[in-house]
Amino acid sequence: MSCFEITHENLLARTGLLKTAHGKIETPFFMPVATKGSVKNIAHGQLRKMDIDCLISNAFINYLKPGLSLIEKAGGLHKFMSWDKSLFTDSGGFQLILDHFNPKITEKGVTLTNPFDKSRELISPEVSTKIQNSLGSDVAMVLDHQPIFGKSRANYLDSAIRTIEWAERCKKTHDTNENKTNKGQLLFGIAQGGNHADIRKNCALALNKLGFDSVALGGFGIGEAQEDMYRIIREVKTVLPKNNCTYVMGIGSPIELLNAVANGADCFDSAYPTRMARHGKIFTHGGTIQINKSIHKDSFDPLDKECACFVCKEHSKAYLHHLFKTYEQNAHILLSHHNIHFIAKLMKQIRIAIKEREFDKFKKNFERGYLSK
RNA sequence: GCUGGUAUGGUCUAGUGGUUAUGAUGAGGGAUUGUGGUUCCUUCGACUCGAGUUCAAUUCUCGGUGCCGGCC
Repeated sequence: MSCFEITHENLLARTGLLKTAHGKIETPFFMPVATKGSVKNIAHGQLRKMDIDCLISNAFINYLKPGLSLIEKAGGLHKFMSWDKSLFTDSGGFQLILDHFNPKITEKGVTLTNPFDKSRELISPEVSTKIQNSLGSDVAMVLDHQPIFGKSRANYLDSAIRTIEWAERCKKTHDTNENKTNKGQLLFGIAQGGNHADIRKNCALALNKLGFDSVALGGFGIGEAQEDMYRIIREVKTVLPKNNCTYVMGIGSPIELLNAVANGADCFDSAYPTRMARHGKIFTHGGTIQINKSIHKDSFDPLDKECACFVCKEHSKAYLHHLFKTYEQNAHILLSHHNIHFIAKLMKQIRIAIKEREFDKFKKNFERGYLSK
């Protein structure tokens, strides 16, 4: 029984329903990143109001702090963080490209530096899966070998092969685990291979044979040309079942989301919208603006005249500029809210456009405004 | 009244008798995507005024002015 069902199609784009133990999520959708069990600067209540149906947290970080015993005592990560909608957990694979974790890869797994006390931790496919079983997320991700962007073809092939081996061990661990906090937990594989379509396709095929609930695409958003990413999404989809929930990991800019959906992607996560907000970069229908720049110092207009979020209804750019420049915490709270609202609204409009068979028209219209600068 | 110190981008600073005068911050532009208010790239922007010495003064001398301090 598949966890994913397609409801409407419009060219390569489609809408669907992803079924998890905590409800059905309408696709395509975007998950804000809640690494430590919280979307930075946004309260759960605000996320619910913005129609955010799913978050993604990080297995490795939660495992280090506050630790599994406390989260198990709370009754799982959902209960610990009081989030009753769907929840993904990332395996820790993304940490493999971050220098400050100083990753060392062996056949066993990867050793990473614990950022809290600088000790070294071994994360194997088995360990990562057991952590996620214990956290009880609705969708667990396999531990993948995320390659560093720009390496040789041999390097990408090597990481794809290791990713398949590790994925098999994750699957085995997941299938035999008797103590799942969440009995309905799904497990997604992650296809690697960079911009090499043949490696990507073979990796996706091998993963599909292992029987994952879906196969995701990893390793994007770290340097490749956007056109390459869209091409790879198209190519990989040709070898996967139609009802594979195609999760493109790590993507979060408006134009990339729009184009990834246009090529058949269903699901996304990224720290981009919230991180950009913390850096003062704001999404608007007329393109991105930088609220820290003095050009906004005396503008009493909202961030985005077409936006219905409370930040745009109540506050001027001059005020937000002032908060940002004086390091007031509310700057991050308000700007993060706006950026996530913008993305949530975009995804909703995308779903409506697909259902009404007007996706291409919507896309062109959005791009005309967003890229007008 | 007498006297010591000081004066360099918007702000804070380094340094020098001679080519393109440091660095930080700021301002403009760009990047940031499955932990981080992070970090990085790029552009702009200054020698207090007057006189003197000198081939040449932002630099040395004298004076003016501003600022900080000490003494009667």
